[in-house]
Amino acid sequence: MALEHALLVALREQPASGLDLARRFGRSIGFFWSATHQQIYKVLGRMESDGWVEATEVSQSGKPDKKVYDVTPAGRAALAAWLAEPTPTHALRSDLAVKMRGASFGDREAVLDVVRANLADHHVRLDHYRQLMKRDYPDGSGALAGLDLDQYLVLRGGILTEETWVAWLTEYLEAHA
Amino acid sequence: MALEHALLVALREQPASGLDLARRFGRSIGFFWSATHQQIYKVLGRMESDGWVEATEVSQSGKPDKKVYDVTPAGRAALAAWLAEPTPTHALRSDLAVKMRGASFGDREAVLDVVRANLADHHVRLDHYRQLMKRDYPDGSGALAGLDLDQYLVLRGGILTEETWVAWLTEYLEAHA
DNA sequence: ATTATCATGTAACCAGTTACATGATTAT
DNA sequence: ATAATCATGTAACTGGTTACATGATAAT
Repeated sequence: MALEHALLVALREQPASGLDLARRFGRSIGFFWSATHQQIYKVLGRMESDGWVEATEVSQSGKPDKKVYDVTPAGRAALAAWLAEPTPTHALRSDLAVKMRGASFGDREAVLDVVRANLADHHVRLDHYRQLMKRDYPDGSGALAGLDLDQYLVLRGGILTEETWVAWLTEYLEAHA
Repeated sequence: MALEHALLVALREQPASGLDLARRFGRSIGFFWSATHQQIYKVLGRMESDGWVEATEVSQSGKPDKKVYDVTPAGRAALAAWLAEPTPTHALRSDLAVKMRGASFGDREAVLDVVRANLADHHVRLDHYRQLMKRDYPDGSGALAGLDLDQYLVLRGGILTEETWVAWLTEYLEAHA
């Protein structure tokens, strides 16, 4: 499991409430890791029991109170230990790849439509990432270091990944044109 | 859920027993979809109850009997229906990406070692896929069509994916050199 | 009052993993 | 007999999803 650790990274970057985290996971961080607010609340609760994070009630003007979580020293230690662990390489698990491979067992034109829809979606994501890149790193990786550099490089990974999807699905569609 | 459908595709390509499937999922198909034999048996049982597949006892010389599964007309219909469904685009969910982003909250050199280990693994996979490509499609996509073409294109996707991992991790390591 | 949004959760379920169990067959 | 391999499973658990619940605050 790694949602715990993804949350620790997010909270070290910036303390936040459960809903804040859910929103962030729907944006920058979440392009590489997704989580619903339900799952986040559940895991935050466990992490609080384990002493990895602690919550502070914060009153807001015009909105209900929220519980802002921050990482404790124990949480920092847990994160540091996890970061140093080896991570097994996971197989890419893609419904779409299964459909592409099995297209001859159904209506091929329907599968091509599914692929076209996914291609359009990956184009949108790629454009979005490129805009983020332009907005947040107009000078490239130039003078970046530490967390800034790491955030830049992970965004680079997102762009490379989306470019690959676009290239692959385009190749598939052209081969079946 | 899609293991059901991945199994249907695999069984339409070639009827097989649970263990046969587990072995295939550890090889060609499994580079894009993984499953253990336990999970496969469980799902095959459910699929048999649902009338999607049927088993035939096959006696082997020198080995225990096995149950070879084949897809029923109902299973074919279920597969065709699933193939035509849209598939949501899933966020890439990668422990390694989280570690790369969070490296400044731990021992950076340790994280770089983790990245190096993963890079080596992706090199191995890439070499393996390229050998498969050379062995099974020495003439490129030339005269391929139908299932053959789809299998080729999915292997192409595996190669593109691994090339992307290699490029990304290399870029990360160089940026931190 | 009603609706919309913000915020935090609970409950039931589902897919997949890990650990363990069982029996057949073959080789030593 | 013993060990190795082939083959099929069960049980307990974990992580994640989906559906639903509850209350605060603001705008109309």
